[in-house]
Amino acid sequence: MTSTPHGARARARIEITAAIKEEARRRLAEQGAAELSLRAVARTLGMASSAIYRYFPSRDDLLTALIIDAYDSLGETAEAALKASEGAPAGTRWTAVCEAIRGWALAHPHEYALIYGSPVPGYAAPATTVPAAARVGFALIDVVRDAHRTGELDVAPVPADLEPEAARMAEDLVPDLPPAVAPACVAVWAQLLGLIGFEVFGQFTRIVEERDAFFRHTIAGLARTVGLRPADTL
Amino acid sequence: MTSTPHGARARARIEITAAIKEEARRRLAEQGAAELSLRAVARTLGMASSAIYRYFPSRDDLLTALIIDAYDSLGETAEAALKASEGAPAGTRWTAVCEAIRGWALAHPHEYALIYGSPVPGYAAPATTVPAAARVGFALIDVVRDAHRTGELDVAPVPADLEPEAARMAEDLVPDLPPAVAPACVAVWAQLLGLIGFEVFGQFTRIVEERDAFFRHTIAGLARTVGLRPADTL
DNA sequence: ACACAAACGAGAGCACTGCTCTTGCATTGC
DNA sequence: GCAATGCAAGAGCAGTGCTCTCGTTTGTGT
Repeated sequence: MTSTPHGARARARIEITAAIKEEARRRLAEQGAAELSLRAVARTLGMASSAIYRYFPSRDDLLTALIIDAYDSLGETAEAALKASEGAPAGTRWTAVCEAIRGWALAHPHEYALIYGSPVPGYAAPATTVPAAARVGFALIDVVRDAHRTGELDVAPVPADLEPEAARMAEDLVPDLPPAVAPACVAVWAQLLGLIGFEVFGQFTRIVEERDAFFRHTIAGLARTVGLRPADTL
Repeated sequence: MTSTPHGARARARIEITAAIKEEARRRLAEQGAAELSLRAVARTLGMASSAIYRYFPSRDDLLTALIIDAYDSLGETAEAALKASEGAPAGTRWTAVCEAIRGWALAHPHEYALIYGSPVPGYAAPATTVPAAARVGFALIDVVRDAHRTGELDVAPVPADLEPEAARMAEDLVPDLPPAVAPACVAVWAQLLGLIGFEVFGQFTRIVEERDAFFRHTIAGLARTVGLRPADTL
């Protein structure tokens, strides 16, 4: 009954697992998920390709691990921005969190593609990824929640046919807020990530040049959509 | 100097090229771009794999052809909805075009992933795709332009630091409209496609159930963002 | 302390991929 | 009619994910 279940063997196991993940992450960041080859990882790690399967039963399992890491990395970034802006007016915090998310996406385009791009075909994200994936969304929701607490939130009503759905959403996402904010939060979350995705995936080439200014202006609009009064609107 | 440059040979060539594209499109629609194998296409077409390279110099070139087709198919759908709603109030037309785009995306998820998902790594969309890609955007812009003509458009001002960029964008996109609408159009375009992407890629699983109602409500918000008064807001 | 079982690494091998090269046949233009 | 060109087929190369087998190492129960 040692603290580590099986001693030295297990130690090596988690070390090697980490090394594989690290090397895989490096290659992912440089070349993207489709170029990620188990054999190449094994090669630079000096092990036989078949040995990798002792640690990850398939390529998809490795990818899943990387997906969770990416979600967590992004979520952490958003949460850090949230924390750093504590006490600031809601509009300012909104901007801070959004820009943090965008910054992470631009710095890690392949990771962003892995989690928000087209899903690898035939690959269904296992439930393990859900909590990690939710972190970004909850960081955004926290801004809204705080704004509600300080009276900085204008809740727009929801059409009648959406009311039951709004109530259902709110139960899971924002049980302490008026249900009408739930659909707005989800919509803005999707639109924000979609907007960032367009930039990361090069859809703005030859269309938007001043990306920073454009983004700031656009997320101010998104802030209004959730009911926040943006910080620096002229 | 015949109308067809070389007679029967050329006829066969364009026929075979079309057959390859058609079979590839079928496989793309069923399994997605990553599963699309030249060899498999050749096999079901009863030809040697090497023969395909007479028609498409590489897999990427085949994909490019499919990308253009997908853009055109989507653009056509949007334009059809635009035309079908001619004369209706701008808010109604907006809804019609947006729902047409969403409908196409849900019916052709793999094609949608091909054009709006993560770009195939190492693959830079050639300039050939640009005009086809622009059609959807211009369909949306047409609604806005028409609303402006009939006085149904409220143009929100743009912050000072975005004014030059707005002017530059407007020159290419909406030379006949006030420059301030250009960034709004682009932003809404990106957000709409991003929203649809989230739904297509399964990001709404266990979060949004009543997708139709949610979408209608959300695009009404987008309409307001561009300055339209949505048709059916309660 | 010893034996047994589980975990492990390496290698060979299968089926598949994109792509190239060579060879031989058919069609075309002169 | 003949040379030139377009084309299809096959073999082959380098690479992939993944499986199976075969010794070896490691941990554990008696």
